[in-house]
Amino acid sequence: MLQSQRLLPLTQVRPMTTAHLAQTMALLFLNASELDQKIESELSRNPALEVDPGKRCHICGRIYPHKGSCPFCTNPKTATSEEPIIFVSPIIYKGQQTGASSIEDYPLDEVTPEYEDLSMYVMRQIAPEIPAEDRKLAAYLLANLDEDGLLTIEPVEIARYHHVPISRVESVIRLIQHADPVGVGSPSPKDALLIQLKVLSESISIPEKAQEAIEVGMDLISRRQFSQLAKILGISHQHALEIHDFISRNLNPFPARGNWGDVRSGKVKNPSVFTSPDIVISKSSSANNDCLLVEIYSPYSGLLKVNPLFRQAIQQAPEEKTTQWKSDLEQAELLVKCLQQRTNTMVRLIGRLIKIQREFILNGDADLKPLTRAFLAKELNLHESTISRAVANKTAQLPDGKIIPLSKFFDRSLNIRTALRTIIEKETRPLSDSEIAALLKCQGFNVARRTVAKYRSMEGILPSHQR
DNA sequence: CTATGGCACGGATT
DNA sequence: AATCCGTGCCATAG
Repeated sequence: MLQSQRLLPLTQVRPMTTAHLAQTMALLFLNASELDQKIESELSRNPALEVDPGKRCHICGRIYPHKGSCPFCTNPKTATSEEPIIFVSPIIYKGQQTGASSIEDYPLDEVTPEYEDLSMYVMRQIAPEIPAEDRKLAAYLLANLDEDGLLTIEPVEIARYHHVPISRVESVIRLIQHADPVGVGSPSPKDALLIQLKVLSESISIPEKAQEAIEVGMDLISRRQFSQLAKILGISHQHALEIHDFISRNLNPFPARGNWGDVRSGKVKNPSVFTSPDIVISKSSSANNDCLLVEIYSPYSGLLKVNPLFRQAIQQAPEEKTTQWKSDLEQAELLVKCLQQRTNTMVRLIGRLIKIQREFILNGDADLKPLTRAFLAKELNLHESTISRAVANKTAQLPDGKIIPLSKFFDRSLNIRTALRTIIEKETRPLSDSEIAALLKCQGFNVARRTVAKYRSMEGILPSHQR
Protein backbone atom coordinates (compact mmCIF):
# COMPACT_ATOMS: atom_id res chain seq x y z
CA MET A 1 0.00 0.00 0.00
CA LEU A 2 1.06 3.55 -0.52
CA GLN A 3 1.85 4.59 2.99
CA SER A 4 3.89 7.49 1.81
CA GLN A 5 0.80 9.43 0.84
CA ARG A 6 0.27 10.19 4.46
CA LEU A 7 3.36 12.28 4.85
CA LEU A 8 2.97 16.00 4.58
CA PRO A 9 5.03 17.43 1.79
CA LEU A 10 6.52 20.88 1.80
CA THR A 11 4.32 21.78 -1.09
CA GLN A 12 1.24 19.80 -1.90
CA VAL A 13 2.06 16.70 -3.83
CA ARG A 14 -0.58 15.35 -6.09
CA PRO A 15 -1.68 11.72 -5.87
CA MET A 16 0.96 9.25 -6.84
CA THR A 17 0.71 7.15 -9.90
CA THR A 18 2.79 4.04 -10.39
CA ALA A 19 4.96 5.90 -12.84
CA HIS A 20 5.40 8.57 -10.24
CA LEU A 21 6.42 6.05 -7.64
CA ALA A 22 8.79 4.26 -9.94
CA GLN A 23 10.61 7.36 -10.96
CA THR A 24 10.83 8.69 -7.44
CA MET A 25 12.53 5.47 -6.49
CA ALA A 26 14.93 5.78 -9.37
CA LEU A 27 15.80 9.35 -8.44
CA LEU A 28 16.19 8.45 -4.80
CA PHE A 29 18.85 5.96 -5.72
CA LEU A 30 21.05 8.59 -7.32
CA ASN A 31 23.39 10.73 -5.31
CA ALA A 32 23.71 14.45 -5.74
CA SER A 33 26.18 14.53 -8.57
CA GLU A 34 24.54 11.70 -10.46
CA LEU A 35 21.23 13.46 -10.16
CA ASP A 36 22.85 16.63 -11.33
CA GLN A 37 24.07 14.93 -14.47
CA LYS A 38 20.76 13.25 -15.06
CA ILE A 39 18.79 16.47 -14.84
CA GLU A 40 21.24 18.34 -16.96
CA SER A 41 20.90 15.82 -19.74
CA GLU A 42 17.14 15.88 -19.34
CA LEU A 43 17.18 19.66 -19.59
CA SER A 44 19.03 19.70 -22.84
CA ARG A 45 16.75 17.04 -24.28
CA ASN A 46 13.37 18.24 -23.17
CA PRO A 47 12.25 21.71 -24.24
CA ALA A 48 9.34 21.66 -21.81
CA LEU A 49 11.67 21.97 -18.86
CA GLU A 50 12.91 25.25 -17.57
CA VAL A 51 15.22 26.33 -14.79
CA ASP A 52 14.23 29.12 -12.53
CA PRO A 53 17.41 31.05 -11.74
CA GLY A 54 16.35 31.41 -8.14
CA LYS A 55 17.77 34.04 -5.88
CA ARG A 56 21.31 34.38 -4.73
CA CYS A 57 21.83 35.23 -1.13
CA HIS A 58 24.05 38.29 -0.88
CA ILE A 59 25.56 37.08 2.38
CA CYS A 60 26.55 33.49 1.78
CA GLY A 61 26.25 33.31 -2.00
CA ARG A 62 23.93 30.34 -1.95
CA ILE A 63 21.11 29.94 -4.39
CA TYR A 64 17.64 29.45 -3.02
CA PRO A 65 14.44 28.89 -4.92
CA HIS A 66 11.66 31.06 -3.60
CA LYS A 67 10.99 34.49 -2.32
CA GLY A 68 11.79 35.58 1.18
CA SER A 69 15.27 35.51 2.56
CA CYS A 70 17.99 32.93 2.41
CA PRO A 71 17.11 29.97 4.63
CA PHE A 72 20.73 29.29 5.41
CA CYS A 73 21.42 32.73 6.80
CA THR A 74 18.17 33.36 8.61
CA ASN A 75 17.36 30.03 10.19
CA PRO A 76 20.36 29.69 12.46
CA LYS A 77 19.67 33.01 14.07
CA THR A 78 16.10 32.21 14.91
CA ALA A 79 16.89 28.73 16.08
CA THR A 80 16.89 28.09 19.77
CA SER A 81 16.13 24.44 20.21
CA GLU A 82 18.36 21.45 19.84
CA GLU A 83 16.43 20.48 16.78
CA PRO A 84 18.66 20.29 13.77
CA ILE A 85 18.06 22.88 11.11
CA ILE A 86 17.64 21.23 7.77
CA PHE A 87 17.52 22.90 4.45
CA VAL A 88 17.97 22.02 0.86
CA SER A 89 20.54 23.49 -1.43
CA PRO A 90 19.58 23.27 -5.07
CA ILE A 91 23.09 23.78 -6.39
CA ILE A 92 26.17 21.70 -5.89
CA TYR A 93 29.22 23.74 -5.24
CA LYS A 94 31.94 21.71 -6.80
CA GLY A 95 35.17 21.66 -4.88
CA GLN A 96 33.79 24.15 -2.44
CA GLN A 97 35.89 23.26 0.56
CA THR A 98 39.39 23.04 -0.76
CA GLY A 99 39.28 25.10 -3.87
CA ALA A 100 41.04 22.30 -5.68
CA SER A 101 39.00 22.24 -8.80
CA SER A 102 40.31 19.54 -11.03
CA ILE A 103 41.88 16.41 -9.73
CA GLU A 104 43.08 15.40 -13.15
CA ASP A 105 46.00 17.78 -12.76
CA TYR A 106 47.55 15.64 -10.13
CA PRO A 107 49.53 12.61 -11.16
CA LEU A 108 47.95 9.59 -9.54
CA ASP A 109 48.68 7.06 -12.21
CA GLU A 110 50.44 4.67 -9.91
CA VAL A 111 47.56 4.41 -7.54
CA THR A 112 46.08 0.98 -7.06
CA PRO A 113 42.37 1.19 -7.72
CA GLU A 114 41.18 -0.08 -4.34
CA TYR A 115 42.73 2.74 -2.43
CA GLU A 116 42.15 5.39 -5.00
CA ASP A 117 39.52 7.04 -2.92
CA LEU A 118 41.70 7.60 0.08
CA SER A 119 44.62 8.77 -2.01
CA MET A 120 42.47 11.20 -3.93
CA TYR A 121 40.92 12.45 -0.80
CA VAL A 122 44.24 13.21 0.80
CA MET A 123 45.76 14.53 -2.39
CA ARG A 124 42.95 16.94 -2.82
CA GLN A 125 43.64 18.41 0.57
CA ILE A 126 47.37 18.80 0.28
CA ALA A 127 47.70 19.65 -3.38
CA PRO A 128 47.42 23.41 -2.93
CA GLU A 129 50.20 23.35 -0.38
CA ILE A 130 52.88 21.44 -2.14
CA PRO A 131 55.02 22.76 -4.96
CA ALA A 132 54.24 21.25 -8.32
CA GLU A 133 57.52 19.41 -8.57
CA ASP A 134 56.77 17.49 -5.40
CA ARG A 135 53.31 16.36 -6.43
CA LYS A 136 54.63 13.30 -8.13
CA LEU A 137 56.38 12.43 -4.92
CA ALA A 138 53.18 12.87 -2.98
CA ALA A 139 51.28 10.73 -5.43
CA TYR A 140 53.85 8.01 -5.12
CA LEU A 141 53.68 8.11 -1.36
CA LEU A 142 49.91 7.98 -1.35
CA ALA A 143 49.98 5.06 -3.71
CA ASN A 144 51.94 3.10 -1.16
CA LEU A 145 49.58 3.35 1.74
CA ASP A 146 48.17 0.12 3.01
CA GLU A 147 44.53 -0.31 3.80
CA ASP A 148 45.02 1.11 7.26
CA GLY A 149 46.49 4.29 5.90
CA LEU A 150 50.04 3.47 6.92
CA LEU A 151 53.06 3.92 4.72
CA THR A 152 54.48 0.66 3.48
CA ILE A 153 57.82 1.79 2.12
CA GLU A 154 60.87 3.43 3.59
CA PRO A 155 61.41 7.15 2.98
CA VAL A 156 65.02 6.37 2.09
CA GLU A 157 63.92 4.14 -0.72
CA ILE A 158 61.64 6.78 -2.12
CA ALA A 159 64.37 9.36 -2.01
CA ARG A 160 66.68 7.08 -3.90
CA TYR A 161 64.07 6.03 -6.38
CA HIS A 162 63.08 9.58 -7.23
CA HIS A 163 66.57 11.00 -6.87
CA VAL A 164 65.61 13.68 -4.41
CA PRO A 165 67.06 14.55 -1.01
CA ILE A 166 65.41 12.73 1.83
CA SER A 167 64.50 15.99 3.52
CA ARG A 168 62.09 16.74 0.73
CA VAL A 169 60.47 13.36 1.04
CA GLU A 170 60.08 13.92 4.72
CA SER A 171 58.50 17.31 4.34
CA VAL A 172 55.92 15.88 1.96
CA ILE A 173 55.23 13.09 4.40
CA ARG A 174 54.69 15.63 7.13
CA LEU A 175 52.08 17.37 5.01
CA ILE A 176 50.29 14.13 4.32
CA GLN A 177 50.26 13.22 7.97
CA HIS A 178 48.48 16.43 8.85
CA ALA A 179 45.78 15.95 6.24
CA ASP A 180 42.39 14.68 7.17
CA PRO A 181 42.56 11.21 8.49
CA VAL A 182 45.22 12.73 10.72
CA GLY A 183 48.29 10.53 10.87
CA VAL A 184 47.71 8.99 7.48
CA GLY A 185 50.98 8.17 5.79
CA SER A 186 52.84 7.42 8.98
CA PRO A 187 55.29 4.56 8.85
CA SER A 188 53.81 2.90 11.94
CA PRO A 189 50.84 3.09 14.30
CA LYS A 190 53.11 4.68 16.84
CA ASP A 191 53.96 7.61 14.60
CA ALA A 192 50.35 8.00 13.63
CA LEU A 193 49.39 8.30 17.27
CA LEU A 194 52.08 10.85 17.96
CA ILE A 195 50.96 13.05 15.11
CA GLN A 196 47.35 12.83 16.15
CA LEU A 197 48.28 13.69 19.69
CA LYS A 198 50.17 16.74 18.56
CA VAL A 199 47.35 17.99 16.37
CA LEU A 200 44.84 17.31 19.08
CA SER A 201 46.86 19.19 21.67
CA GLU A 202 46.23 22.39 19.79
CA SER A 203 42.53 22.24 20.42
CA ILE A 204 41.97 20.30 23.62
CA SER A 205 44.03 19.50 26.65
CA ILE A 206 45.71 16.14 26.80
CA PRO A 207 46.80 14.07 29.75
CA GLU A 208 50.31 14.63 31.03
CA LYS A 209 52.98 12.24 29.84
CA ALA A 210 50.73 10.91 27.13
CA GLN A 211 53.35 11.57 24.52
CA GLU A 212 56.05 9.82 26.50
CA ALA A 213 53.72 6.94 27.07
CA ILE A 214 53.32 6.43 23.35
CA GLU A 215 56.98 6.95 22.60
CA VAL A 216 58.43 4.50 25.05
CA GLY A 217 55.52 2.31 26.04
CA MET A 218 53.62 1.69 22.86
CA ASP A 219 53.82 -2.07 23.10
CA LEU A 220 53.07 -1.96 26.81
CA ILE A 221 49.90 -0.06 26.10
CA SER A 222 48.73 -2.46 23.48
CA ARG A 223 49.48 -5.37 25.76
CA ARG A 224 47.63 -3.52 28.50
CA GLN A 225 50.46 -3.87 30.97
CA PHE A 226 49.65 -0.69 32.78
CA SER A 227 51.60 -1.26 35.95
CA GLN A 228 54.74 -1.74 33.88
CA LEU A 229 53.97 1.43 32.01
CA ALA A 230 53.38 3.35 35.20
CA LYS A 231 56.70 2.19 36.59
CA ILE A 232 58.70 3.21 33.56
CA LEU A 233 57.14 6.65 33.32
CA GLY A 234 57.16 7.20 37.05
CA ILE A 235 53.45 7.81 37.29
CA SER A 236 50.60 6.24 39.17
CA HIS A 237 48.71 3.22 37.93
CA GLN A 238 45.59 5.35 37.83
CA HIS A 239 47.30 7.88 35.63
CA ALA A 240 48.42 5.15 33.25
CA LEU A 241 44.84 4.00 32.95
CA GLU A 242 43.73 7.54 32.20
CA ILE A 243 46.26 7.86 29.45
CA HIS A 244 45.14 4.63 27.92
CA ASP A 245 41.54 5.71 28.11
CA PHE A 246 42.36 8.98 26.41
CA ILE A 247 44.25 7.26 23.67
CA SER A 248 41.63 4.69 22.89
CA ARG A 249 38.93 7.31 22.89
CA ASN A 250 40.58 10.01 20.83
CA LEU A 251 43.33 8.47 18.79
CA ASN A 252 43.40 5.90 16.09
CA PRO A 253 46.52 3.86 15.38
CA PHE A 254 45.19 3.02 11.92
CA PRO A 255 44.21 6.37 10.44
CA ALA A 256 42.25 5.03 7.53
CA ARG A 257 40.17 2.55 9.42
CA GLY A 258 36.61 3.45 10.11
CA ASN A 259 36.30 6.05 7.43
CA TRP A 260 37.56 4.16 4.51
CA GLY A 261 37.73 0.62 5.70
CA ASP A 262 34.43 -0.35 4.20
CA VAL A 263 35.07 1.11 0.79
CA ARG A 264 38.16 -0.97 0.46
CA SER A 265 36.82 -3.89 -1.49
CA GLY A 266 37.15 -1.76 -4.57
CA LYS A 267 33.69 -1.83 -6.04
CA VAL A 268 32.89 1.80 -5.95
CA LYS A 269 30.29 2.98 -8.41
CA ASN A 270 32.17 5.93 -9.75
CA PRO A 271 35.80 5.19 -9.15
CA SER A 272 37.32 8.04 -11.12
CA VAL A 273 36.13 10.94 -9.03
CA PHE A 274 35.85 11.64 -5.38
CA THR A 275 32.37 13.07 -5.40
CA SER A 276 31.33 15.90 -3.17
CA PRO A 277 29.12 14.91 -0.27
CA ASP A 278 25.36 14.80 -0.53
CA ILE A 279 24.82 16.34 2.81
CA VAL A 280 26.99 18.60 4.90
CA ILE A 281 26.55 18.81 8.62
CA SER A 282 28.02 21.69 10.53
CA LYS A 283 27.68 23.20 13.94
CA SER A 284 25.84 26.45 14.19
CA SER A 285 28.71 28.86 14.32
CA SER A 286 26.86 32.12 14.73
CA ALA A 287 24.65 31.23 17.64
CA ASN A 288 25.32 30.50 21.24
CA ASN A 289 23.42 27.25 21.11
CA ASP A 290 24.90 24.13 19.62
CA CYS A 291 22.26 23.10 17.17
CA LEU A 292 23.25 21.34 14.01
CA LEU A 293 22.99 22.78 10.55
CA VAL A 294 22.29 20.27 7.87
CA GLU A 295 22.61 21.16 4.25
CA ILE A 296 21.24 18.68 1.77
CA TYR A 297 22.36 18.97 -1.79
CA SER A 298 19.54 18.16 -4.09
CA PRO A 299 20.25 19.49 -7.54
CA TYR A 300 17.70 21.86 -9.04
CA SER A 301 15.25 21.21 -6.26
CA GLY A 302 12.67 23.96 -6.41
CA LEU A 303 14.32 25.48 -9.44
CA LEU A 304 13.19 23.03 -12.04
CA LYS A 305 9.77 23.68 -13.47
CA VAL A 306 7.64 23.25 -16.53
CA ASN A 307 8.01 26.07 -18.97
CA PRO A 308 4.63 27.84 -19.04
CA LEU A 309 5.24 29.08 -22.55
CA PHE A 310 5.67 25.55 -23.72
CA ARG A 311 2.40 24.59 -22.15
CA GLN A 312 0.63 27.33 -24.10
CA ALA A 313 2.46 26.62 -27.29
CA ILE A 314 1.26 23.07 -27.34
CA GLN A 315 -2.13 24.21 -28.62
CA GLN A 316 -0.58 25.49 -31.81
CA ALA A 317 1.80 22.65 -32.26
CA PRO A 318 2.40 21.51 -35.80
CA GLU A 319 0.40 18.42 -36.59
CA GLU A 320 3.27 15.97 -36.88
CA LYS A 321 4.89 17.09 -33.61
CA THR A 322 1.91 17.21 -31.33
CA THR A 323 2.37 13.75 -29.82
CA GLN A 324 6.05 14.37 -29.28
CA TRP A 325 5.37 17.62 -27.49
CA LYS A 326 2.65 16.13 -25.39
CA SER A 327 4.92 13.40 -24.16
CA ASP A 328 7.66 15.92 -23.45
CA LEU A 329 5.25 17.91 -21.36
CA GLU A 330 4.13 14.86 -19.45
CA GLN A 331 7.66 13.76 -18.80
CA ALA A 332 8.58 17.20 -17.58
CA GLU A 333 5.67 17.32 -15.18
CA LEU A 334 6.51 13.90 -13.89
CA LEU A 335 10.15 14.75 -13.36
CA VAL A 336 9.34 17.90 -11.45
CA LYS A 337 6.92 16.10 -9.21
CA CYS A 338 9.27 13.25 -8.56
CA LEU A 339 12.10 15.54 -7.77
CA GLN A 340 9.91 17.24 -5.24
CA GLN A 341 9.02 13.92 -3.75
CA ARG A 342 12.62 12.85 -3.62
CA THR A 343 13.68 15.98 -1.82
CA ASN A 344 10.85 15.58 0.60
CA THR A 345 11.81 12.03 1.45
CA MET A 346 15.46 12.92 1.80
CA VAL A 347 14.64 15.73 4.20
CA ARG A 348 12.51 13.52 6.39
CA LEU A 349 15.02 10.72 6.35
CA ILE A 350 18.04 12.87 7.08
CA GLY A 351 16.18 14.76 9.77
CA ARG A 352 15.37 11.61 11.64
CA LEU A 353 18.84 10.22 11.10
CA ILE A 354 20.55 13.31 12.43
CA LYS A 355 18.38 13.33 15.51
CA ILE A 356 19.14 9.71 16.29
CA GLN A 357 22.86 9.93 15.63
CA ARG A 358 23.39 13.41 17.01
CA GLU A 359 25.88 12.25 19.60
CA PHE A 360 27.84 10.35 17.03
CA ILE A 361 28.08 13.36 14.78
CA LEU A 362 29.33 15.56 17.58
CA ASN A 363 31.53 13.17 19.50
CA GLY A 364 32.72 10.63 17.02
CA ASP A 365 32.72 6.91 16.56
CA ALA A 366 32.24 5.93 20.16
CA ASP A 367 28.72 7.33 20.29
CA LEU A 368 27.36 5.72 17.16
CA LYS A 369 24.06 4.16 18.01
CA PRO A 370 23.07 0.86 16.48
CA LEU A 371 20.46 1.30 13.80
CA THR A 372 19.04 -0.71 10.96
CA ARG A 373 17.32 0.52 7.85
CA ALA A 374 14.30 -1.53 8.70
CA PHE A 375 13.85 0.28 12.00
CA LEU A 376 14.03 3.69 10.40
CA ALA A 377 11.61 2.59 7.71
CA LYS A 378 9.03 1.69 10.30
CA GLU A 379 9.42 4.99 12.09
CA LEU A 380 8.98 7.01 8.95
CA ASN A 381 6.23 4.87 7.48
CA LEU A 382 8.29 4.20 4.42
CA HIS A 383 9.17 0.96 2.78
CA GLU A 384 12.54 -0.57 3.63
CA SER A 385 13.65 -0.45 0.06
CA THR A 386 12.97 3.26 0.00
CA ILE A 387 15.44 3.76 2.80
CA SER A 388 17.94 1.49 1.16
CA ARG A 389 17.83 3.46 -2.02
CA ALA A 390 18.00 6.77 -0.27
CA VAL A 391 21.03 5.71 1.71
CA ALA A 392 22.87 3.93 -1.07
CA ASN A 393 25.81 5.65 -2.71
CA LYS A 394 25.52 8.79 -0.66
CA THR A 395 28.01 10.51 1.57
CA ALA A 396 27.86 12.99 4.40
CA GLN A 397 30.37 15.48 5.65
CA LEU A 398 30.56 15.79 9.40
CA PRO A 399 31.35 18.99 11.33
CA ASP A 400 34.96 17.91 11.71
CA GLY A 401 35.32 17.72 7.94
CA LYS A 402 35.36 13.97 7.61
CA ILE A 403 33.40 12.54 4.75
CA ILE A 404 31.74 9.23 5.43
CA PRO A 405 29.29 7.07 3.52
CA LEU A 406 25.77 7.47 4.76
CA SER A 407 25.60 3.76 5.34
CA LYS A 408 27.96 4.23 8.26
CA PHE A 409 25.06 5.56 10.26
CA PHE A 410 23.58 2.11 10.12
CA ASP A 411 25.46 -0.56 12.00
CA ARG A 412 23.86 -3.39 13.81
CA SER A 413 26.92 -5.00 15.32
CA LEU A 414 28.30 -1.86 16.85
CA ASN A 415 26.77 -2.21 20.28
CA ILE A 416 28.26 -5.65 20.54
CA ARG A 417 31.63 -4.34 19.46
CA THR A 418 31.67 -1.64 22.12
CA ALA A 419 30.59 -4.16 24.72
CA LEU A 420 33.49 -6.29 23.66
CA ARG A 421 35.88 -3.39 23.95
CA THR A 422 34.74 -2.55 27.46
CA ILE A 423 35.06 -6.15 28.51
CA ILE A 424 38.65 -6.24 27.37
CA GLU A 425 39.36 -2.93 29.03
CA LYS A 426 37.86 -3.98 32.31
CA GLU A 427 39.43 -7.39 32.75
CA THR A 428 42.97 -7.53 34.00
CA ARG A 429 43.96 -10.97 32.82
CA PRO A 430 44.12 -11.49 29.05
CA LEU A 431 40.96 -13.30 28.14
CA SER A 432 40.70 -15.81 25.36
CA ASP A 433 38.13 -15.41 22.65
CA SER A 434 35.89 -18.17 23.91
CA GLU A 435 35.89 -16.70 27.42
CA ILE A 436 34.90 -13.34 26.03
CA ALA A 437 32.15 -15.00 24.06
CA ALA A 438 30.80 -16.49 27.29
CA LEU A 439 30.90 -13.11 29.04
CA LEU A 440 29.06 -11.50 26.17
CA LYS A 441 26.42 -14.17 26.40
CA CYS A 442 25.80 -13.12 30.00
CA GLN A 443 25.15 -9.60 28.77
CA GLY A 444 22.64 -10.90 26.29
CA PHE A 445 24.78 -10.88 23.19
CA ASN A 446 24.65 -14.29 21.64
CA VAL A 447 27.74 -14.50 19.50
CA ALA A 448 29.99 -17.36 18.56
CA ARG A 449 33.62 -17.59 19.46
CA ARG A 450 34.63 -17.08 15.86
CA THR A 451 32.71 -13.84 15.68
CA VAL A 452 34.44 -12.47 18.74
CA ALA A 453 37.74 -12.97 16.97
CA LYS A 454 36.49 -11.05 13.98
CA TYR A 455 35.30 -8.11 16.05
CA ARG A 456 38.57 -8.08 17.87
CA SER A 457 40.54 -7.64 14.71
CA MET A 458 38.04 -5.07 13.47
CA GLU A 459 38.79 -3.03 16.56
CA GLY A 460 42.49 -3.53 16.06
CA ILE A 461 42.92 -5.44 19.33
CA LEU A 462 45.72 -7.94 19.44
CA PRO A 463 45.09 -11.65 20.11
CA SER A 464 44.87 -12.45 23.78
CA HIS A 465 48.25 -14.08 24.25
CA GLN A 466 49.99 -11.03 22.86
CA ARG A 467 48.55 -8.60 25.32
C1' DC B 1 46.54 -29.39 23.05
C1' DT B 2 44.40 -24.72 22.81
C1' DA B 3 43.67 -20.41 20.64
C1' DT B 4 43.46 -18.03 16.15
C1' DG B 5 42.98 -16.92 11.50
C1' DG B 6 41.40 -18.47 6.62
C1' DC B 7 37.94 -20.16 3.57
C1' DA B 8 33.50 -20.92 2.50
C1' DC B 9 28.65 -21.68 3.17
C1' DG B 10 23.81 -20.28 4.53
C1' DG B 11 20.81 -17.18 6.36
C1' DA B 12 19.66 -12.42 7.09
C1' DT B 13 19.54 -7.80 5.24
C1' DT B 14 19.02 -4.44 1.68
C1' DA C 1 18.11 -10.82 -6.66
C1' DA C 2 22.52 -9.23 -4.76
C1' DT C 3 25.18 -8.45 -0.87
C1' DC C 4 26.72 -8.63 3.85
C1' DC C 5 27.59 -10.98 8.05
C1' DG C 6 27.82 -14.67 11.39
C1' DT C 7 29.37 -19.17 11.91
C1' DG C 8 31.44 -23.84 11.35
C1' DC C 9 35.28 -26.50 10.03
C1' DC C 10 40.06 -27.08 9.36
C1' DA C 11 44.91 -25.89 9.14
C1' DT C 12 48.39 -23.68 11.65
C1' DA C 13 50.82 -21.12 15.20
C1' DG C 14 51.86 -20.80 19.97
